[in-house]
Amino acid sequence: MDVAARAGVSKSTVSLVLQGSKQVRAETRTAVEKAMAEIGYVYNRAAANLRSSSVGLVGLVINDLRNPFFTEFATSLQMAIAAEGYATVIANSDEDPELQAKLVGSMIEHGVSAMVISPAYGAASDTFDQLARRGLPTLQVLRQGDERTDLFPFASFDYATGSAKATRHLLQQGARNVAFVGGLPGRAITRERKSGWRDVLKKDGLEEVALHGKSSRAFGMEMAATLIADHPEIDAAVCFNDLVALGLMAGFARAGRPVGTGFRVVGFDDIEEAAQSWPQLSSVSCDIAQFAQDTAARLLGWMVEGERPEPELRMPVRLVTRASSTGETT
Amino acid sequence: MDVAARAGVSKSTVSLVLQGSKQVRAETRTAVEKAMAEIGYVYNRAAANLRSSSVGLVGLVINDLRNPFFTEFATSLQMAIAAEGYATVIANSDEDPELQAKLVGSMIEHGVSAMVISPAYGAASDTFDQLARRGLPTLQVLRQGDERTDLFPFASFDYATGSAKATRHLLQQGARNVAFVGGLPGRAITRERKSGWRDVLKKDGLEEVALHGKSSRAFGMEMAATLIADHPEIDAAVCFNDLVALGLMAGFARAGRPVGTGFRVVGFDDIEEAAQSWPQLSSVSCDIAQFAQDTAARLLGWMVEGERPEPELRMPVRLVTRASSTGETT
DNA sequence: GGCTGGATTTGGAACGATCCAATATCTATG
DNA sequence: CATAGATATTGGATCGTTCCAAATCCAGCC
Repeated sequence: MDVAARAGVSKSTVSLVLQGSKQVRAETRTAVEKAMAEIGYVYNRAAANLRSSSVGLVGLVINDLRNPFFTEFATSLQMAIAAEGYATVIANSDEDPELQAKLVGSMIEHGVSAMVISPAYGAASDTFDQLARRGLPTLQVLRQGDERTDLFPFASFDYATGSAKATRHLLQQGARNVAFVGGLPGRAITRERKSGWRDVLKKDGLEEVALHGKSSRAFGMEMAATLIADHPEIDAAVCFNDLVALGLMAGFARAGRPVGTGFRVVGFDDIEEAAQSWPQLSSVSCDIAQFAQDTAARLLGWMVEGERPEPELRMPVRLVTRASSTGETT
Repeated sequence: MDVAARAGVSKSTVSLVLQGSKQVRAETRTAVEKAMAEIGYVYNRAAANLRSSSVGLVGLVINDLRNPFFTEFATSLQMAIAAEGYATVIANSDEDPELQAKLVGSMIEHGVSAMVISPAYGAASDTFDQLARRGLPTLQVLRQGDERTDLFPFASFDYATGSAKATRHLLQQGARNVAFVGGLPGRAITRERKSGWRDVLKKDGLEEVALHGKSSRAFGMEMAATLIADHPEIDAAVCFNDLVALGLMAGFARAGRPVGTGFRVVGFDDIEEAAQSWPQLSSVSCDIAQFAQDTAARLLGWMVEGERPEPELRMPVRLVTRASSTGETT
């Protein structure tokens, strides 16, 4: 700490300057700052943390960072949090519960003061137990894990209403048989996204065809072939997410049956690409940027003010209709 | 540090156990581990760093994390680095040099022991100077910044050869006039990706039409309209990246002129989606996962062994031909 | 000039690990 | 059984901040 010597003050004073305390005289502050600049001083956070234990770090663990929906969430959250002076550590668990537990452990060691997690499926008790033990403010977002989900507040979108809207819309457009495509069976989120669709079909006494599987573009493409071959009566689909929907559309295009009027599709998430595909993809829009901001606010409220958020929150969603379901060319 | 007391040893011994030293007796180690488990002890990295100054943290700053190409790189790099026991802090500079400098500063404070950066365009001296001052091993990847680019080793792909291959391929397929679409003018990476295209056209004495702009799907879509209206003679395009190419294809599809034989397209990066679009997109494939692994290896070599990598490295690229340029339906 | 009270500044303990030299404990060997 | 040499363990200093109580400064006032 030559800074102190160089500026002719004590290290305590330097510390005060560092913390931006207004109780140091302006001249003193200037002198210290000058000394710091001259010396090329860099603040050592490790030391500061050691003493004050608060690192200004927030951990974010995402199950699939390659999925644009999550990427968008991660980047938006990071920016919202950065605006409050916190840094974010982003990590990708790649849907692997063990890796997830390790990542969370590493983040705890690094002294994160809060966690946001979109959990991987599978055994998650390791992950959540260590967070609970440390008493870290932790938010589950976008999907609920398979275990210990009750330990921490959860926030997501009102998917059930969304898929109901989508299904009704497809029927109104003239579809007769609406399938559900994508989503791993047994997952809470699949149940939710399916439930609205099922409710509507039940009410109208229609047959339910659901094709479950990985929520990827590739799976959607595959299912296009399956639908054409095995379910010719199906003339519309609500997809688990936009990736599946885009894959499905590509599959139909490849088979020479472009989507729009003959076959109608609605996706989920309204990722950026939905508005730029051909045909443009109708989708249940989840305002993920807004959601990220809310999440940041709730998290900071918990971290700073100690206000634990309500245990469950559902953001409303909005159906955006485009050519893939209306057939209208814009 | 009740662990020491509880296990009946000194704190030094506990420290040795923590570091996995093999010079503690097996029984002692077990005793200590038992004590740690009972007490629910968590390692405090801040304290360790303070003394030993090496955090096991690598910083990664990306100019556009929403771009799937970069997302893929970030996640692959993170995993490669995690395999060596380092944690990665990922941040998105969102193409903003000031934010970038702030992020880098924050990472330095957090004690990262190395940086990987795909720089935002614009004034980058703040960013690089602070890294140089600290003497942090830093790798520039995928694109070169506008300033101080000489300070640190740079690694990327051999784009020039890639675009030459793409252009020759299009001409062989029967195209007569090949445009270049996308890429901000004046950027090093645009120059590179363009140069191969230009060289081939020059050799054949063909006219050069280049449409520059943001490298997004939306821009590609826009340019489809422009090409159709203003450059009817153009019958093929090499695109700056896959996003532009996908947008271009969507734009042509919207105009009722699906891409394949009438108009041929090759993209750049070969992102996952390229193989799943309709028509499937030909692309200059950059093996980004491999690149990420190499980057991790070079970085660790520098961090651990002190071997500074060669100042410039170009990974070879490969042209993957698909329906968007051959017209063949698979 | 002495006093008062607010504004500044300061010394030194603390944070929880690592590191190093020194000490204690084993093990094999003559 | 003594002892060298290897193997295990330990005490205490140390890293660079923050925190707190105490000390110092200074202007204004009687």
